[in-house]
Amino acid sequence: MLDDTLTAIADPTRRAILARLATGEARVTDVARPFPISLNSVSKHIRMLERAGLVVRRVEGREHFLALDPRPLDEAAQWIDQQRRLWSRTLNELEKVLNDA
Amino acid sequence: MLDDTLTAIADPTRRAILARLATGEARVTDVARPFPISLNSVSKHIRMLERAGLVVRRVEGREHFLALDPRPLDEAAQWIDQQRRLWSRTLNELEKVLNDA
DNA sequence: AACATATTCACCTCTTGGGGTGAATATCAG
DNA sequence: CTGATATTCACCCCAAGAGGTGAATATGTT
Repeated sequence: MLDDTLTAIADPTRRAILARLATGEARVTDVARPFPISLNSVSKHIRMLERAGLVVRRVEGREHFLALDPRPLDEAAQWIDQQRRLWSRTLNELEKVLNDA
Repeated sequence: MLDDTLTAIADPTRRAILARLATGEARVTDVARPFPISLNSVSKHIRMLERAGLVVRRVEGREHFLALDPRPLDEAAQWIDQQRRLWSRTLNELEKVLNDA
């Protein structure tokens, strides 16, 4: 799941979609409008965000409303913070390498 | 840069390499040893980690010593934390969607 | 029924990631 | 010089991401 989450947020278009949804629920078409790419491409990005669990969908008639689920981000933030703590021990090694270069 | 960082840490092999380097400096061969894949593949993963700025290299004779640079993680952590704060406003919308499903 | 809207499905292309192998390069040890 | 070690380079293959177009499906409107 971490893999899917990190892959999902690694793409700038998908990060922009998430930022848009942070302003509130929106339909697929609404999400797609600002982008210079086709509706279809946006639909595929949304599917990847759903696979990562970052976006949930509520179907109402022919309209699909999208909302954010922040929970998968917790795992990602946890991994990053843990690594940052572990790596601080090795900063002297980093400096050795940087000085050499 | 954020793209490269997130792409780099989205792969489990690369996360394992980073975890290995968190225990201290190591040569390419040392890093590669535990993995069931070829030395060449590990070398390519390391190149991606270098492109993301997460790993720096110090060449000493024929040996290449690798060390971590945690700084790119700061930007990633910052983006995630910011989004988590922004998204908390929309949690009621999420519940609406979840209840519907 | 007829038409428009919202979204996806099915296919195509191009690029990139992840894996492999074998050769090249550079360095170290006899 | 010879041989072993460390790493990369130059290819190959396959899967997946990112983009496109056109058709299909489902729903709403008149």
